[in-house]
Amino acid sequence: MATIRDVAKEAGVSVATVSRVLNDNGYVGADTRKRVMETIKHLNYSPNEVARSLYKRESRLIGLLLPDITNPFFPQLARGVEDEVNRSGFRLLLGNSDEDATKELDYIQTFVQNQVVGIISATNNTDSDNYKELDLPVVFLDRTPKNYPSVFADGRDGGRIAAKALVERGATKITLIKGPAHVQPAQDRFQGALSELSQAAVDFSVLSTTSYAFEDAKKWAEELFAKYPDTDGVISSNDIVAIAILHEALRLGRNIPEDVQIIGFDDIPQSSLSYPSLSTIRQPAYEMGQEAAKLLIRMIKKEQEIEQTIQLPVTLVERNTTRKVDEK
Amino acid sequence: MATIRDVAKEAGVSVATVSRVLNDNGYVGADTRKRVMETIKHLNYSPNEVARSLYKRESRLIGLLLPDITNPFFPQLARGVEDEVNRSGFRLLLGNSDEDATKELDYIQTFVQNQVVGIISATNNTDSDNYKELDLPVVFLDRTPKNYPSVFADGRDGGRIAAKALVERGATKITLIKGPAHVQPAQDRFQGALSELSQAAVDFSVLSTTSYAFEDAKKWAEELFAKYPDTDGVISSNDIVAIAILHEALRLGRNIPEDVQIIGFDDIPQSSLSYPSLSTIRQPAYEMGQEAAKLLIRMIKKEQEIEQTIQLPVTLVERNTTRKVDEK
DNA sequence: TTGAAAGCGCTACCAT
DNA sequence: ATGGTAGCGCTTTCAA
Repeated sequence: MATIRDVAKEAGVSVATVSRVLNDNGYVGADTRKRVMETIKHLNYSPNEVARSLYKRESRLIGLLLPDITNPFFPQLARGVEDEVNRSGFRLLLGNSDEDATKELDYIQTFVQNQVVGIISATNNTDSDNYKELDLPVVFLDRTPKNYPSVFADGRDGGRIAAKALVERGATKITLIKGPAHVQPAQDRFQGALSELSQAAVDFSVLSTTSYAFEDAKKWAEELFAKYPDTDGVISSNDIVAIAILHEALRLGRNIPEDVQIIGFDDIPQSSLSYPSLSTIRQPAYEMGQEAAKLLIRMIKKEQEIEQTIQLPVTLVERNTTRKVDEK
Repeated sequence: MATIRDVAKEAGVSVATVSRVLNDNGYVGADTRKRVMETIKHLNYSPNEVARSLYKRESRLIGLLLPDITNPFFPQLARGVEDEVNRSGFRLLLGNSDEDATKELDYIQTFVQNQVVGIISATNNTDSDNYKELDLPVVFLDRTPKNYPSVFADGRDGGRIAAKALVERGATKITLIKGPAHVQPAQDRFQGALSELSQAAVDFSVLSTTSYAFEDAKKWAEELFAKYPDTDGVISSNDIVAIAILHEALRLGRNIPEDVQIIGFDDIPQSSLSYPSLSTIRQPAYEMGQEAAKLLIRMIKKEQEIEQTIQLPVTLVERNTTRKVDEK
């Protein structure tokens, strides 16, 4: 690999000059600049980021911490983050924490050791103490810790919308799925739906679940119909579980949406591919990722008057697991 | 952030000594070592990876390049890679190329600039010239360029197995979906199935598609039944398209698997959640990621006699979109 | 067994 | 407008 010195020597200038044209600052004569540029191209030189980072005491990397990229909601967040940080010349150091505090800490340490300029974290860790000591900008994504910049969707509202939609569409024996206790957004949705249902003239039950994982989704679905066989409306904790419930209902011979209506949460890509296609509360995952990245970059640039908390709206996506409003 | 000099000063030794205990090499007196260790803990010191990388001329980062993490097959590969490289103390610099040659090159440059120790690439770029100049170990994943180390599943065999399975189960008018032309594994599957079908006593048609994307899957499904309404067996190019086909068939009132049998490819997590659950050719994605990481690490360590090409077997996962063999 | 010092490739300051 | 050079934090000779 060619270094800045090779370029300097070949172009017959000092390394300082090469550095100046590289970074486009300081005075450089037009012809000198041209000569240097040509040499750079000729030697196929590209500057060593590591040396640069060492001197600057910060890299052009941003750390992104996710619970698990295998859950289809997170790749969308990640893409939003990636595309947005790339626009500003940053790259992503990625880690999956698996909800494991040790892994989370390890990654945070890695981020610091590699002098990232900022961190975006979407883990569900209860305590944010891990981030307290950091003198780096940190943005939480899909989480809402107090006193930290964060980007998230309005889960409570989502829960309310889902509940209201089901009630409006004539469901009378609703089952509300309560997501994992340690996942804050899941609890927000739950609370939102709960408050709405409490005020409505319907019977409802709550089914508590402890995971979002694919492998477990079927289990919750079976449990649901075993415990509450006469349910005619389900508000799921997320789309994966909703799809499992949908198909379990079909398996049991229920008609959808005539016998049972189902609403999911997230609007992951495969939701529109289910049969019947899933009605759901859409979180704008990609946009959330983008917003988190934008916010972080603003913090990195030390811009003033930064909006510290960005809440994005959720929307009801009416597909075919709910009845049309007039059909009630 | 404390530096090695802070530690040295506080412990009353030279930086060289601190470095020795850090890296566990060279002679260090037992008591000196102990004192240094204590100081490290006391100052909460953790070494600056950037400085280390600069001197060593290599980091502890590995570059992973994917086409698109939003496609559920790739997160699984990525997790396999991540978990395995973590075991050896490496971290992941991640990039999505979106099948865009410029993005791919940009990421490769980033990898080089950050002095990664190796690269794992799962992009579908036709020419591997981008990698030719690199004097870094590179492993291709889910791709099979000639003369490069690579890890992939046996797509041809998968195609054959799928075709054979459908024929054995009594399908007589099979439609074979041909995946995007630039995706080599898709062509392997196609060729495998094609060769099997050519030798069997069945009618079959080929439907050419140009993408794997969620948004397009529905389109292919509709096209399929428009062009070949009397199809009684479908060999899909991947699970996403298969699920779309499955649900389109249901929408059209077909019985599955009585009227139409469907086989997918990949076995992504949501395939077991479809209704009826999808029969498919399973690629061991997570293991593929692991194997690629293991192979790369062996190359990094310059181990001798390295198996350059690792082909993993695919398996038929019989679920409910194919008939039981005896029912034919 | 330990320390001094060179040097990894770059940026930025201070000269000229 | 350009060059010389210190120094970012670390590892690794070489000497002691």
